Amino acid sequence: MRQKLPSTARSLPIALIRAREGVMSPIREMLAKTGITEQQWRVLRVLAEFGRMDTKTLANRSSLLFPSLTRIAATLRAKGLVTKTRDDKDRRRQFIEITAKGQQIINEHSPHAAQILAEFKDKLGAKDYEALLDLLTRLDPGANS
Amino acid sequence: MRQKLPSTARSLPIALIRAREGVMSPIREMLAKTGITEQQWRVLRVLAEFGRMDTKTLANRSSLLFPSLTRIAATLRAKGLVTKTRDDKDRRRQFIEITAKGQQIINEHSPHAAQILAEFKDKLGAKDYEALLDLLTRLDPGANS
DNA sequence: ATCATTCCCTTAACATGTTAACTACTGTTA
DNA sequence: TAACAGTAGTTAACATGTTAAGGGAATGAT
Repeated sequence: MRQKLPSTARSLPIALIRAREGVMSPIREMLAKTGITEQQWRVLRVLAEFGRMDTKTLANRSSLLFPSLTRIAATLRAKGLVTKTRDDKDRRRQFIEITAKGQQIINEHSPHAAQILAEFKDKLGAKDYEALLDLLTRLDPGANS
Repeated sequence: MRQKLPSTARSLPIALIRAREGVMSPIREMLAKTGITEQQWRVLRVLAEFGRMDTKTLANRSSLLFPSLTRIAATLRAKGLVTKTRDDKDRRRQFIEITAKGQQIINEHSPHAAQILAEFKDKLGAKDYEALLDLLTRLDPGANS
């Protein structure tokens, strides 16, 4: 089946990149004041929401590849925002936990982050916003849709 | 205005990342055989569609930051897939153009890439697929929506 | 018990993302 | 025309994305 590629102006991969850039730009701006990166923020948020967990679960929930998480966890640990402990039963596994200092960063900046996202929701309208989230989820293989 | 952050499971930035990963995964797999990366492919596609252009325009159309494009152009040039020429009128400007060899890569793999995207379109249904593209475009500040 | 296999995580290597500083060139203004 | 600001592009530095290889620990089969 021979097909033509759509114009780059109407390309799904490119549209996803641009949308992501549009959403992340104000968030990155906000995070610049905290001294942590977008990915570090994501890891802290997952830890704040679900609590202590092993590295594999953390990587999945944060949508990060293992090698990235290894580096990010090391950085966060050096900043005193998370702690790392080894599982005594299965000594291959590591558990990561957010510290009070890490939790404080989440607490201080969550309202601002939430406001930024709320503005996008306003811009699209609540209905379209939810529809967008549903459509995006259907493209995610991990969501076994 | 004090607001709560949504669960990471329902976060727009994370949904965008995951959707992008879902879409790009099979495309990356296809590109692995060509020896070029996803971004290099994007640059070649833009050049194939619009022809010779200056670096700034190329960066915008490819959704790449300038420093990334500088490196990517150097790589593509080393591979003989693009050429670079200086503008005589304004000697700050550079023009990039795809070579026959670069065009050949596009020609050989476009059908496969188009098929992968067609499968996503089938999966969502044509209507939802277009709706998704429209919603994504509305998040892109560059699309001055 | 032994050994291959599998699992969890790390390291390595290279490409890109991101911000800031810098170079080279152009256009403007005093 | 000399000083200045602005523009196009590069380079630098650090963080992440991505794939492959490695290392230590548990597991299953023989």
